[in-house]
Amino acid sequence: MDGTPPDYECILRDAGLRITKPRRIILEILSETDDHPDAAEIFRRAVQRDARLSLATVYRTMKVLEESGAIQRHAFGDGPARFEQIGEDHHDHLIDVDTGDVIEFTSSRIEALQDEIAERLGYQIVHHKLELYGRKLRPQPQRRRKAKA
Amino acid sequence: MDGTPPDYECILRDAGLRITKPRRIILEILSETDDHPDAAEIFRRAVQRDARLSLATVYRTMKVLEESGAIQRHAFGDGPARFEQIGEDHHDHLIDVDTGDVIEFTSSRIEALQDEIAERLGYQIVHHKLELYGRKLRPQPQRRRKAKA
DNA sequence: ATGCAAATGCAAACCGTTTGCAAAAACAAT
DNA sequence: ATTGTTTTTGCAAACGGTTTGCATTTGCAT
Repeated sequence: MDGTPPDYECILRDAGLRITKPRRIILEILSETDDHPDAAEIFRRAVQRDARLSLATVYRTMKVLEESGAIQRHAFGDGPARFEQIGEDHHDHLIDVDTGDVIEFTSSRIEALQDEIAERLGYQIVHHKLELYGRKLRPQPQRRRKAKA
Repeated sequence: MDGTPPDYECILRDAGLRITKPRRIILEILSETDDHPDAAEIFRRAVQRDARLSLATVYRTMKVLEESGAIQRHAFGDGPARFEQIGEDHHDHLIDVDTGDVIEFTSSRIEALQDEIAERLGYQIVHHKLELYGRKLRPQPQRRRKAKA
């Protein structure tokens, strides 16, 4: 499409995987979004770019990408797995219990505490999951009370 | 943990549920264990006490107990849901990635940080999930290196 | 082009969990 | 205890998300 070489191809190549149309499409989708789509959603978006792509391929690709460290799988609440590409930054998630929206955040202080705790228990952390499930608190109680309930 | 009469009956009564044999058995099992069994495991243990109990009942009971706030459901990693009865203390979990063992811990400092972060993002925490996935670090590297094997 | 391994699509299998339904059990009233 | 009413149960079938067997297509090195 353009001139700049996209690096999802590198991702695949580095993982010793073949560069196929389905994989390219899926990686494109992942790199274009900043939300956390599940397999069905990725499939929906992917089919628009190549109608004969299958859900099974989405799942297979997600697995393979996860194993090669290109993406991360999440299991928020109980629903289907949701995915995001991995950036340099590690972050945790705040999930809006009402809307399902996901807000990313980081806290090096929490990370540090985690390491400390694990070590104290005789463990080394492989990975961790911190999810805050919250509800929007009504905007600024310090505003003038006139402005509608 | 003590000698006082078990109050699983109260739990049911308080929740407006009927006291049935299956429910009593399941609550017994839950209150006797300190691990985090999944539905199948609870079923296995329950069948030994009443052979005609069904897995569906286990699931239904777990749901009902969760809704009434008597137990808590966890989804460690990707496997089946695992349950534990709710005590007064809130705690988080460190999961041994090799064995599946679960170690409970608490950290008020982390809790405080979580509240702080959520508030900064304009949210109020409804609940949260902190799971550390770790591997046992080989015991005390500061011992004499002679031992081994 | 050619050949071979890897990847795909399809449909069927899978696993944990839920559900419809008729039979059984709990509780309340007698 | 005997009812009557409602909840709960067991079974088996359905479910939703995910995986898999297999024949076909594709990528890619030759």
